[in-house]
Order: sequence, then C-alpha cells, then structure tokens
Amino acid sequence: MEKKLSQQPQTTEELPSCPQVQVHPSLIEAAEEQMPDEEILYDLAELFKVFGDSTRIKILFVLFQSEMCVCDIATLLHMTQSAISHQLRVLKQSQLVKYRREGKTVFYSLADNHVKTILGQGLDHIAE
Amino acid sequence: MEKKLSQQPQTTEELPSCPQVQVHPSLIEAAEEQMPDEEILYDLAELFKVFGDSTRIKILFVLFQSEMCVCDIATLLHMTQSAISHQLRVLKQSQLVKYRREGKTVFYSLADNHVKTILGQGLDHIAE
DNA sequence: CAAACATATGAACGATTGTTCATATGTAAT
DNA sequence: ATTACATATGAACAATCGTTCATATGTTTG
Repeated sequence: MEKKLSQQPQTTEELPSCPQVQVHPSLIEAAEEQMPDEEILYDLAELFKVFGDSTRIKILFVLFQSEMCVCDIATLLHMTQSAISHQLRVLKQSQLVKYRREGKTVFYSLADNHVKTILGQGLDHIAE
Repeated sequence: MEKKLSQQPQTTEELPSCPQVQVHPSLIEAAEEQMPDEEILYDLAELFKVFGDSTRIKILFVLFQSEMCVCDIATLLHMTQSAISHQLRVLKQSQLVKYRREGKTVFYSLADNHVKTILGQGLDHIAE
C-alpha cells in the first residue's frame, strides 16, 4: 500500500493510510494496547455469532424455563427435529447449553448464567 | 440481514412431532408465555449478528479508547477505508455508534454503555 | 432378534455476509 | 472552478449460514 507522510511529531509510523492522524497518537497507542489478542477477538465474534440467529435465541429463551428435550423444543417452536438438533449442536459447541441423556431422550439446559445477562443487555439495548 | 418472517411450511397434522411431551405441560405453557414477541426476537438476533464479526468488535474496542475518525480506525486495524466505512454503517444502523462531522473528517464514538457490558459478559464467558 | 422411537449428522440448496474495486458525495483550500 | 482529501456507497464475488431431506446412531420394548 501507500506510505505515510507524517507532519505530526513522533510515535506513529508504518501503516497510515491517511496523510496524518486525526487523534492524538497517545490515544492510538492506548487503543492498540487495550485491544485483546486476535484469538480472543475471533472467539468473541464466534460467540456472538451464535446469538445472532432467532432460532437459537428462541431455544435459549425456552431453556430459561426448564431443561427440555429436543422433541419438545421442536414442538414449541414449530420447527423440525432436525433443524433444532443442528442448532443445539452449535449452542453446545459454544458451551451455552449442556445436556444429559435419560433413555432415548436427551435433555438440554443452559450451561451458565452469562446467557441471561447477555440476552438481558441485548433486550435493554433494543428497548430504548 | 436475517430472513424476514417465513415459518413452518407445516404438514396437515398438528405440530407435535413426539407422541407425548416429555416435560410438564405447565412448563411448556410457561415457556410460551415468557417468550418475547417474534419481532423482538428478530431484532435481538439482528443486534447480536452485529457483534458477530471480529472487524466490528475491533472497531468497538478501539472506540472504547476515544472517538476516532474512519481513517484512523482503518489505519489502526490495517484495513481499507472502504471496509471500515461499510462496517461503521452497520454499527450505526444498530445504534451502537454515533458520529459527528468536523470539516472533512467524521468522528465515530460509542452510542451507549450496553456495548461495554455485552462485550464484557462475552469475554467472561470465553474466559472460563 | 426386530420394531419403534429420540436424536444426530452429512450433503445440498438458496440466502446472506464481508471484502474489494470503482466511483460518488461532501468539504476545504487554492 | 479546480484540486485534494475524507468518507460513503453500489455492484460483484467468494465464503459462510440455516434449513431440508435422507439416513445413521443409539436406546428401549416386545
């Protein structure tokens, strides 16, 4: 890409795509420091991606009430068993739900209470 | 973003896909009652979808530090101005960021503090 | 054993997403 | 008006996603 042509003093070098930074270089430096590692940011995005589908959100809301089997969730949400099972797998992979087997039936439940806080904050945000 | 309404092509018979519910009918009823409206659930999913991309998450983290112009964000994240601008539009549409113009420059900043809580809870979750 | 049931999973499909590229809009200075 | 700069946006593309369909796995009962 292109090169910088700094007219501002010290600290910023390399990268610039704009001829001069608009904010104080100290703030840029601070922003770079408090930024979590790339891997954390990726995992964080993956986590929120899981919340980014209304079917999965519905499943989580249903599980607020009590543990429930795949079949009952499908019935409640008017969806196929297969679709629910696929989504439960996603929720399971993100450690948002856990399960226990009882005979033929598998009961799913919420894995921890971050789920409630996160959904609650989301509801707060869209409510304003 | 997400497919609008659509829902259940539905067969001619009634919903139950299992011969009998596995959990107490009273819990099913309770789950149905506390479930937010379809529209709320849709909006909620749309909101979390916005958090579901690491570029947008990075932008939000950068804005924790201070307001910043498009150009500086692009520089900080080693991405093109166009890519950042597109993503800022998404963040703006979800009311997660706001902006002010100053001459040629547009400064973006966080719109409210739900963002911090939501990202914080997400970090907590993946930290376990 | 077989049959019935509950759940899981792989392939395939259309739909949606994030980036790039080219270009448009808006603003300031000459 | 012309040039330069900061940002926005539309089209296009590959990549990813959620559902369906068909089928597999696992469990209980006869």
